[in-house]
Amino acid sequence: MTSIGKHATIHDVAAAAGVSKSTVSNVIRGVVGVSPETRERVQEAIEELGYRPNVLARQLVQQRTTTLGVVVGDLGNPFYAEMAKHIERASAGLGYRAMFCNTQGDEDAELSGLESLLEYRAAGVLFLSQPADPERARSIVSGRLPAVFVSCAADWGDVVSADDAAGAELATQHLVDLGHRQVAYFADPIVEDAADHDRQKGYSRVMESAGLEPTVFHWQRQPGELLRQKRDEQVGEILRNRVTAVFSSNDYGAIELLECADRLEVRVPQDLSVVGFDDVVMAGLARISLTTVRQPQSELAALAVDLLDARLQGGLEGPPVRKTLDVELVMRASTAAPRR
Amino acid sequence: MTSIGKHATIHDVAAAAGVSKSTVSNVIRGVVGVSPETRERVQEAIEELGYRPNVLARQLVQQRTTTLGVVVGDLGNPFYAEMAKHIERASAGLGYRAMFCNTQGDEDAELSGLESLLEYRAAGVLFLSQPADPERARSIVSGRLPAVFVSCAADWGDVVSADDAAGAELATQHLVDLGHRQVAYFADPIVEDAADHDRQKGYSRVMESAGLEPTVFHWQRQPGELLRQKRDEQVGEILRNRVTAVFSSNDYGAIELLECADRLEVRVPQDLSVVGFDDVVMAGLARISLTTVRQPQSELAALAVDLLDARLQGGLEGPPVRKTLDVELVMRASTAAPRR
DNA sequence: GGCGGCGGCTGGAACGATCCAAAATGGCAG
DNA sequence: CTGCCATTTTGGATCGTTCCAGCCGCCGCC
Repeated sequence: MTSIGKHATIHDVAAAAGVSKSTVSNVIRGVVGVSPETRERVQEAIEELGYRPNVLARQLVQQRTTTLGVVVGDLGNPFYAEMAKHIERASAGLGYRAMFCNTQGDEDAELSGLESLLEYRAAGVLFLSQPADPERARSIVSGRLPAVFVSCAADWGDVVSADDAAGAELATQHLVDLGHRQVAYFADPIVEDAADHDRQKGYSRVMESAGLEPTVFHWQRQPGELLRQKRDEQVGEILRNRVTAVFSSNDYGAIELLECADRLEVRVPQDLSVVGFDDVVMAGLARISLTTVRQPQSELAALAVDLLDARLQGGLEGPPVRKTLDVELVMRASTAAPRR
Repeated sequence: MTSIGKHATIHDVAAAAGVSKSTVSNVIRGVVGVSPETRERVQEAIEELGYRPNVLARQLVQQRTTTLGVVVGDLGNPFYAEMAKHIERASAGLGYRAMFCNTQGDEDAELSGLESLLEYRAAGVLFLSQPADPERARSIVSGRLPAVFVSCAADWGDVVSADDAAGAELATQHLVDLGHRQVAYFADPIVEDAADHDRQKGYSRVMESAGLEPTVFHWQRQPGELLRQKRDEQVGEILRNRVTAVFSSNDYGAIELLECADRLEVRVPQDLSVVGFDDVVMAGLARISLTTVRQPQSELAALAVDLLDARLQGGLEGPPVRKTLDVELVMRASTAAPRR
C-alpha cells in the first residue's frame, strides 16, 4: 500500500484533453466562453484522471481562503459540541470549511491554535467561548481577521448571542412566581464571561424588583477532577442558607448541581428547584428533565456565519455589530413551588 | 474595520532584516548554519512585522500537508463529540491539524466532505463512524490517502477499535450472572457497522454457552423525530415478550431505552436491566447511572493518530493493520437481579 | 478583398514558501 | 600575495493554481 498515489494536476488534465491549462481552469471555474465540445472533452479527462483542483494552490494565488477558524472551549461539553455541529453545517452551506481549535480552557492551546489559524490564512475566526487569554487573543487576531463572538462577547468583534438578560429574567421570574424567596444564582463553573455577566444582571434585576435579595455563588474552581467533594460541600452550604431555588448560568452547571443534590439526597424539585440555560439535548431527557432557557442554537450558528461572510464579502463595514436572538423558557420537572 | 490587514511575507521580513528570503527561510525552519547575529536580526524583523509563514505556500512546495481529515457521523452524539476532542488533541500533539466533516449520516454530505478533504490534500483520513456509502467512500479515498477506521471497520484501511466482542461478552455475562434468562440485544439505532456486528457476536456467544436463546432487536429506523412513539411501542413489545434485560450496542441507544422505560413506567433496574457500551460521560451521571462497557477513548484516538502518522512517515507499510484495545465493565445502577 | 469584431483559446506572470547548487566571505597556511 | 577550505548567504527553480492580455481564425460588411 502506502502508494499515496500522486494527485493529478491541471497540466495532466490539459495534456489528456489536448488543451491548455487555462482552458481546463476555465472549465472547472465554470466561466463562459468555452465551447461545449471542449468543455465535454475536459470533463471527461477530469473524470478519467480523478482530478481535483488543489485548494492550496488556488487559495495561494487568490489571496484568500474559505477556511473559518472556530475556537471552542470544550468539545466535551454538550452545548459546545452541539454548537460546533451547527457551525460546521452553516459554514458548509456558504462554501466555507470550519477548522476547530479545542482549547480545553488552556491558554497555551488557545494561543497556538490561533497562531495556527493565522498560518492557514483563515478568512475569519469564530469564538464559541470567551478566550482564556483575551488580551493575547486580541493582539493576535484583531486587525488581521474579522472575528465573531458567539454566545460570548468582546468589543473587538461582532457579537451574536441569545438575549441572555431576558432569558435570565424569564428564568428568575418563573422561580419567583412559584413562590420562591431565596433564589440563588450560580455562575458558570469554567469561564465567567460576558454571557454569564448578562444572565447575572437579568437575575439581579428581577430579584430586586420583587424586593428580594440577589445571592451570587461561584463554583469553587479547582484543577482536575477532585472538585466533586468540594462541590458537595458548597451545595450543602447554600442549602443550609435556606436557598430553595437556584438559577444556574448554564445547563452544564445545572446538571452538575443535580448531581450534587442527588448525592446529598436533596430532592429536586421538592427541596430545591433548579433552572438552567441553553437547553442542551441532555436537559430534555426524562431522567434529567431540567427546566431551562432555550437558546436557538442553529439560528445563532447561522447568524454568526452569515455575519462573518458579510464582513468578508464587504457587505458589512464599520464598527462591530451586536445581534441578539430571543430565547424561550422550557418548563420541565426540575422546578416546583417551595414546600411550606 | 474590514482592514483585513495584509499578511507580511517572507520577502518583507527579508527586506526589513537586510538579508535574502532564503536566510529568513533558514531561520524559521531552524536549520543550522545561520550566524547568531543574523538569526537575531531576522527574529526581530519577524516579531516587528508579526510575520507568520503561509502554510499554504509551504505545503504546496513541499507536496505534503499536515491536515488530517476526520469523518464523523454526528457531533451531537456525545460519544463522537468526545472522540473528536481526543482526536483533535492527539493530532495536535504530533503536529497535525484535524479537519472535521460532520456527515449527519447523510451520504451527500459525506461525499462532498471527502471530496473537499482531497482538494485540501489532506494527508490522511480518519473515520470515526462507518461511512454511510462505503463503496463510494472507498473509491474516493482508497489508494490516494491512508485511511484509519476508529471504532468501526473496513478492509481497505487500518482499524483501531476496542475489543467489541470481549466487551459484549463481559456485559452479557454480567446479566446472565445476575440470573437473567431472557436477555435481548439492541442494535445501534443509526448504523449497524462492524463494531455493532462484533458486539452482537459476543452477545450471542455468551447466550449460547449459557444455554439461552439470543434475541436481536433492531430499532425501527424512521426519518425525523417521529420515532418516539414507534420506539415506545417496540419497547412495550419486547417487554411483553418477558425480556428482563437488554444489552444495547451503545450508550446512545441504551439511554434512549431508559427514556422509553421511563415513559412506559417500567422501572430500571427492578423490571428491566440495561447495559450500554462506550461509557460516555453522561452514563456516569447519577440520574442515568448506566452500567456499561468502557471504551478507552483517548487511547483509541492516540493509537489511531499514531497509526496514520506511521503510514505517512513510512514507518508502517504493507496491508492494513488491526489494533484492538481492552475494555472494562463499569457496573452502575441500571442492572440488578430479575424479580422472581 | 480588406478589415473590424468577436468567440475561443493560450502563454506567462503572479502567489509565498522550500531547498539546492553556487557564490560570497573570511581565516589561515604556504 | 595567493590559494584553499569552511562557513554563511544567496539566487532561482519549483509547487498548482488564477487571471489577464493577447493571439488566432472566422464571419460578415462595406
